[in-house]
Amino acid sequence: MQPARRLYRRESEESRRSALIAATQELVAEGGPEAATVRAISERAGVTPGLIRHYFQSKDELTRAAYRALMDGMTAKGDDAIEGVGAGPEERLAAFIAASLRPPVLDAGAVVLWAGYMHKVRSDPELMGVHEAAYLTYRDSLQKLIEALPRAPRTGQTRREAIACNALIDGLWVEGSLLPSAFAPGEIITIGLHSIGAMLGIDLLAHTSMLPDFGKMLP
Amino acid sequence: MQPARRLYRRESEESRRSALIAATQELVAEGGPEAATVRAISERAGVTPGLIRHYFQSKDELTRAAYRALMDGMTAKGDDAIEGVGAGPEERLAAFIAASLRPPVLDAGAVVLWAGYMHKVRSDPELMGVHEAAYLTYRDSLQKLIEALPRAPRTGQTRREAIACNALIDGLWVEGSLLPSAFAPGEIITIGLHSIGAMLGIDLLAHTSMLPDFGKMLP
DNA sequence: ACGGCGATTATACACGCGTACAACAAACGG
DNA sequence: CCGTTTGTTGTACGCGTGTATAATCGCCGT
Repeated sequence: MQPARRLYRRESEESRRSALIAATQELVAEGGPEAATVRAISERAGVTPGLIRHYFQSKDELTRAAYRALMDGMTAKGDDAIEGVGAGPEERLAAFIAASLRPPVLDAGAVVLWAGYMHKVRSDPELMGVHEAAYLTYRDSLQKLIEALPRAPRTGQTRREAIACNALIDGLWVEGSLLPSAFAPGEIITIGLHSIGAMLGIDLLAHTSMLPDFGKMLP
Repeated sequence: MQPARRLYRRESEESRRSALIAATQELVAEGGPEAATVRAISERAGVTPGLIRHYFQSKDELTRAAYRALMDGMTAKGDDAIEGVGAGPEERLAAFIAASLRPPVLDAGAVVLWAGYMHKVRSDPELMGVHEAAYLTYRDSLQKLIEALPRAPRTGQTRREAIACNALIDGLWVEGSLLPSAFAPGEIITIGLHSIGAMLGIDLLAHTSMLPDFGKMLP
């Protein structure tokens, strides 16, 4: 009597690929890049290791796909947030910022995942392209929101403002995710809105009616 | 005839440890954590693999030492910069900021190194302590520099300002290191000084005489 | 109902990893 | 100049890795 061969269901290519990508992301987020072995990934995705090479030419290609999915997902979150919010420029900018500074974007797993891929981004031109595109897309959304503000426009100013806002959001994202105990609940969002408001010369905290708890934490 | 045994010199414990730590940092910066194998580290340090376990109880302990050295070195750079600069509060703050936004701190290798250790920081309480201490030390230096500014002090305000300045510096540090081609030379420093000045309500770019080329790039 | 395609599994392989340990030799005291 | 100490080397081991490939069986067209 042979040990029974494992039962399985055939599934669509898209379903398998996304399951493998999700499993990869989870494992990297939890235990770093070294935890995402083909055996661990396939186990979490509910398949056997060999299947990975059936859908991806190599583990490296799965890695690239997972990074692409991560970056696409994160930039999409910001754009989602300004759908279904009022037309006021300040309100839209505030919603965009807040979306990047709360879960699921503000999340230790997401930061670890992002960081875990960093050296591959530097060494792999394709991933570098993905990174650059995601960064510039996000920054461009920010710049458009800034340009919509009711202010006297200054030439070349909004580019630098967008870079600075982006940097501030990124920094708060990393620190808030990595050291959550160092901040009060909602403090990261409040600081982000207050600081960006100060940089742009407007009061963003006055336009946060769509946020439940924040906006009343500063004197 | 035996293959000749490798010649060697005995060296001090400190010299060996620092060589191994430096080799580890270089390799992680160049090729990510997975490139820092005991064999590669020992080769770069000019010794054989076995010696690592003579100076460090395990490879993990060497990893921890390398991370500790990285964080110590980076926080020290900021404090170095305000030595040997004038007593003016704005000038000191500007020097501190600029030091973090130019090489060797602003450096792709440094960012990759920092990112490569991130997941270990989350899972290892000792490394988490190192990270937290370095972060709070840096932020505290920043807060003291802010408090020295000639402004009407507002209660609880400087803490939030220090958090925001820290985040902005961190964000610019990551983006400037990872995507250097996306910025003009010195632009990162200029944006940092300009934005932090705006957040704090002072003109930092007017106090950059100690910086050779910057300060004249904004309209 | 059944034949064949191919998605999925199972097994094997070569390699590099961190670790352990015994042998060796460089430096130092007497 | 020799004996001791111990920093340093060399080798071996077990394990987990990514990959390759043959065997299997779920599913779809007819």
